[in-house]
Amino acid sequence: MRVSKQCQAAHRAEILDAAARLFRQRGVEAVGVAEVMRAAGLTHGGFYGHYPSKAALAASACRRALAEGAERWRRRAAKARAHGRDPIGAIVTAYLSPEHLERPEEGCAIPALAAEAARSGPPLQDALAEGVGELLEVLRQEMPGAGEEAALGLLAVMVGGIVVARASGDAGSALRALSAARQLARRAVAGQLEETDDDR
Amino acid sequence: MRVSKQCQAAHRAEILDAAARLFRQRGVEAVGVAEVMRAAGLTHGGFYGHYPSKAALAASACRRALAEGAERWRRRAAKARAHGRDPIGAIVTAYLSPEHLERPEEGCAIPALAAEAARSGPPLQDALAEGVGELLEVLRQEMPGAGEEAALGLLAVMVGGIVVARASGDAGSALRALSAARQLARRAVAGQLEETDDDR
DNA sequence: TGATTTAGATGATAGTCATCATGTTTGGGA
DNA sequence: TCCCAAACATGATGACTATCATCTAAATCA
Repeated sequence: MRVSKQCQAAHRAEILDAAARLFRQRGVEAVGVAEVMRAAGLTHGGFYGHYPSKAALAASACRRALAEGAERWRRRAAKARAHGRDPIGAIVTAYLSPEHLERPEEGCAIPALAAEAARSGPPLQDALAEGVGELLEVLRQEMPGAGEEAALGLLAVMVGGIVVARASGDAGSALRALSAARQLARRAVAGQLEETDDDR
Repeated sequence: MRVSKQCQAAHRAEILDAAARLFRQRGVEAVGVAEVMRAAGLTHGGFYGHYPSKAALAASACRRALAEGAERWRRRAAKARAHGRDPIGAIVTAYLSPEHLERPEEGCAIPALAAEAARSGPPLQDALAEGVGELLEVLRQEMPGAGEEAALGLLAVMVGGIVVARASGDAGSALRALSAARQLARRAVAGQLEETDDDR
């Protein structure tokens, strides 16, 4: 059954979305091509008409997840600024939140996929590196007067906070880890500006 | 061919060592039981005489890797203290080093296995959580006057620093990420001595 | 020393996976 | 309106996996 051009484009988008969600939730290796296609409402056969390989899909999905994350950060920062609140604080609070903890499938791809990407081939590795650069760029733009180092340090606590919290076992320990990471993140930003007291 | 009791114990240790290395290097899912056994100098058949399942091996290997890491931290701290240097600084410098970056198979299991453990069953999850607790305990003991929160924040930058550096693509970016994480880690420790100003 | 036990080797089984071959239907150009 | 290319479905293939069954030879015990 052939399908209209727009329908095909919609299918491709659904495949990418499903892959971005499933890969973040369960890892690239643990999710089969057939399952991604099923989640997109199709069968496994049509896959290779859209992507040349599973690795290529993984790279595209990773890129998409990170670009979406960067866009979300930008929106959040703009909104906070419009309300007279600290844009970086808004990004950090949302990132190091219990919601982010519990929803890896909608969350940042770095804690979810970095370990796997580091061991995988160039396609996924490059996609991740590019996305990290994009996120860093957003942080830097929202940290006036701060260098790349400050943004990198901040990103490290944010990512590490999620990773450690997810590794902490029970919910209480996880929340403590999140809170500690938020505290240190605040200091990372404040130290950069020399005396800034922020909060919501 | 039967084998002496001590030889069997040695084999079990070799299996555990090989698993701890391979799982950190390439991930639990990507490494088969047969490959672990081959790395231990045995064939796949004997495996189930040592461990009831691959999941059980993964949990044991994770526990072992983290316990070894904690022991290394303690030794490093003791040595630094003996030389009149900062124990925490010694731990952080070694952790956020290019050597650690490039040798995941000998490095900390948190950046290597946390994502996979979070999606896997209780055996691996619990092993990781326990190991995280052990590492935190070491940090806390070496941070006089600091609470659990300070140790958690420090662990988050350390882990995040490695994850972000490994995700950064080229070597230059990775080294910058490490350096930025070291800087923030220093602040996390130093800030603990003076009064922390914010909360809620 | 001889019998018994057993660690590990060899080989089999059932399942999953990425990828490919082919069939079916239909959008879109004529 | 008719035809063909192409998008997706169905089904196959070969490789790989965890786990199990069986065999063998050596360690241990009497």
